[in-house]
Amino acid sequence: MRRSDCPISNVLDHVGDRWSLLVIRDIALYGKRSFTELLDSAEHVATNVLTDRLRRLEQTGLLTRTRDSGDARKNIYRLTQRGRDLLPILIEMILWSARHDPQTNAPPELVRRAQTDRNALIADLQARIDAVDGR
Amino acid sequence: MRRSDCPISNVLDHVGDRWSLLVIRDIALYGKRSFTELLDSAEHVATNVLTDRLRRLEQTGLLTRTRDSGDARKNIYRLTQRGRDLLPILIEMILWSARHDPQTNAPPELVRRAQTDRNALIADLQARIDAVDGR
DNA sequence: CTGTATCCTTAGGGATACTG
DNA sequence: CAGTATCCCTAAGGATACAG
Repeated sequence: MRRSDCPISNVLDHVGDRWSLLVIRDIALYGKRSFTELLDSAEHVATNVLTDRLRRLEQTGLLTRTRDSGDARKNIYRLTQRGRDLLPILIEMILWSARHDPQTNAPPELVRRAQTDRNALIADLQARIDAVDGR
Repeated sequence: MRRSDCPISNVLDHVGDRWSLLVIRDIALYGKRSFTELLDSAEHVATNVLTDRLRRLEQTGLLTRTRDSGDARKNIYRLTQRGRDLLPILIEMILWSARHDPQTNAPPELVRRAQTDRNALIADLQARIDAVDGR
């Protein structure tokens, strides 16, 4: 699994595939918490792939899986602090695309705040995650 | 190629595989510019894979390939501004690993400056790239 | 509805031979 | 030395059937 002790390579070993970071994105930025919500993304991940990624992300400590107390059939997927701390990477990706591939739909308000008020923005996004998770 | 118009997905469509960002890293942070230098990384990329990634990164405008004026057999691979602007993403990855997987060898001085002096650090790293490339 | 398992095709990529 | 091409195997992942 670990290809080297390089910190960049390490992140790629965790989320350097074509799907993991999109799952993180949907939980962190779009408030999704259930399997079905996560399935329903613009990129159309297959069910088996989503299952596999949720497993791996749980095993590497980026998210937790808990039974929904209301609906017993259902799991709730939440980011751990380790997972939430990927937010700055997501932010930088949004900024890069906003600058270099403007046909992508980076939210202008988020881009503006990331440039003027980066730390406060990240704190706000963290707080929103906490709120959804009842923390 | 483009799976959606999401800016995060867009970055992953460019460098969301297990090798591209390591090539970017080696050029941006370690001053490598030639095929052989890029081959010689801790993660041991295969020659055909490196060839393929250099092609793709050139096609998507992240780097340029030019003949070495000294050694005619040799190409020089340089980041474009588009490629150099991936630096903040690399920085955030280093910070994440430094915090959550401290067994990785993130340079402590870089981590310290990233936390205290982020913009200046990025400007300095940019300047170092420019210096290597004679800009 | 919330996932999981199976089937099968394709893409990724390691080893290595080869070319200029 | 600086790559490129080939061979071949494995892992990724799409479609879909199936289970609780």
